[in-house]
Amino acid sequence: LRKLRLRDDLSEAEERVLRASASHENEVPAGRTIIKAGIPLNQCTLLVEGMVARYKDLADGQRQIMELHVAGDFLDLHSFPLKQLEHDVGTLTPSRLVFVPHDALKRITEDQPHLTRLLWFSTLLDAAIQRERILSVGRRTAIARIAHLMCELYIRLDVVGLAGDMRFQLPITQIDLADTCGLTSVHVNRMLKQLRNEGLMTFRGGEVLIHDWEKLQDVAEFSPAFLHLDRQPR
Amino acid sequence: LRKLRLRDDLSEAEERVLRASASHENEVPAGRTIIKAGIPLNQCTLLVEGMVARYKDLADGQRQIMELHVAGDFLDLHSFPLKQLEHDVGTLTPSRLVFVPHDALKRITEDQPHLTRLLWFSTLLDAAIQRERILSVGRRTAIARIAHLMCELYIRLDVVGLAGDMRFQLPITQIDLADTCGLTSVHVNRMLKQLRNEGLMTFRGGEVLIHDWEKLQDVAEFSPAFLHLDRQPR
DNA sequence: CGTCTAATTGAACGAGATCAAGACAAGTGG
DNA sequence: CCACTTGTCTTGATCTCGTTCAATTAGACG
Repeated sequence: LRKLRLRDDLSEAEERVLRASASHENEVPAGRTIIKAGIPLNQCTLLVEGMVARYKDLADGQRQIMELHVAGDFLDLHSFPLKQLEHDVGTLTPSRLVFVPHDALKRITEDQPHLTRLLWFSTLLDAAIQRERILSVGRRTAIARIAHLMCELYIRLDVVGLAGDMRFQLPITQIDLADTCGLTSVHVNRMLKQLRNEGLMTFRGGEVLIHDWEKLQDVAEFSPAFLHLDRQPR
Repeated sequence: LRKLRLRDDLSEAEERVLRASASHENEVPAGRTIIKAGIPLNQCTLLVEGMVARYKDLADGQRQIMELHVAGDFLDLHSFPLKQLEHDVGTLTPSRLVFVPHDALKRITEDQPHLTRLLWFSTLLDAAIQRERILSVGRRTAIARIAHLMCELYIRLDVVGLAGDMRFQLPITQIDLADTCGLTSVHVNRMLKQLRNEGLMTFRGGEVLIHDWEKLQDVAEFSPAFLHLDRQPR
């Protein structure tokens, strides 16, 4: 909710409708696939706590993570219009999930046009984040990819109150990081060392410490515009 | 319309509403930026004819194309919920465009829930295509990226009746191709030569000829699942 | 015909991958 | 409480795919 409210007003009635739409809650351990590609879905999943990834695998075992999800993200709101996903979704850490049936969402599209537009917005925010990923893996250097991802996560976690004071929890492996950036874990390790040595940031023990926010942004060529942080009537 | 109708029924009334929403038409020459990042928008653009790209540039002049658009695609339906884009959109060939004001779209979200869901679907189809691009530039080899893009374009153009008989028009440069695949034009040229020599496909004079569809798919590890071609009530 | 951009090819280079091995931490079972 | 997995992190050595640099050819267009 905090994520939506940053971008537009959310009336009390709308908040009530949204809360009423949620059905059961669930806890899932780390490393579990929670949504498989190609399976027809009849509910959407909201991540309440933990860290989750959307990814695809190639035949030779290589994995590419499309997007890292943090608390407050809908993992598969895309499945409401699409009816199924073409990629997998899995937990990177133990997570808590809440489910929203497609029926309830359909009712929202019938009765709540403004709320519908906000949910639509939320799916397109994913798309914008994923486009930035295309730019990263397509054209940025290895060190810039990692720096950029860290800037992105700092802002996104800050929005939901999970970052601040130039630090945040990131309880994932360097392998996950490599799969997100389109690199090998060996090279990620070397680049993290370089970022540490140059005094830009440290990633250790599941925590990120940013030592020089300005320089980190410079290395990454980071601009938060793609996160559409502006508050507007939508 | 043909693109939407493949995925779900579109009633006559809905078709009428959609057609009525369109305002003026426009012709644009090749190589023109038609939408700039960060500019507030109050209309959406539908591509009627030609080829258009969404892209971002880095400071050193490198370009990354996020998605190639073909006739029938909304170029920036994303801008309706987002209100502005975070990337540029430009023509690769001379193109014809039709505009739809955001007001008209807002009215559709108020009165036409089913049509709204179809438009929502259309934006998420872009997102799915873009996710496949992440996988390509992140993990596929150069030759697989090109082969995959060709498979994708063949299917997408076929849907709107612009491909068939294992051939289609692709009036773009090898530079555009390189910017789409996250490669240099020099390397694209070499890989095209290899694809030609191995009897998989030819790209010459703005036309693609596919000589061995099966092998081309194998090289690309292509599966059309990400294009969500299934027809379903949405 | 000149001009401009795109396509093509060769040679040298380099960012990141691959291969390999050791260090370290966290279970897990006896 | 300790031996034994198992998985991640770390570092070094070597390799390779794709880049960079450079030069030539081919087309398109006024």
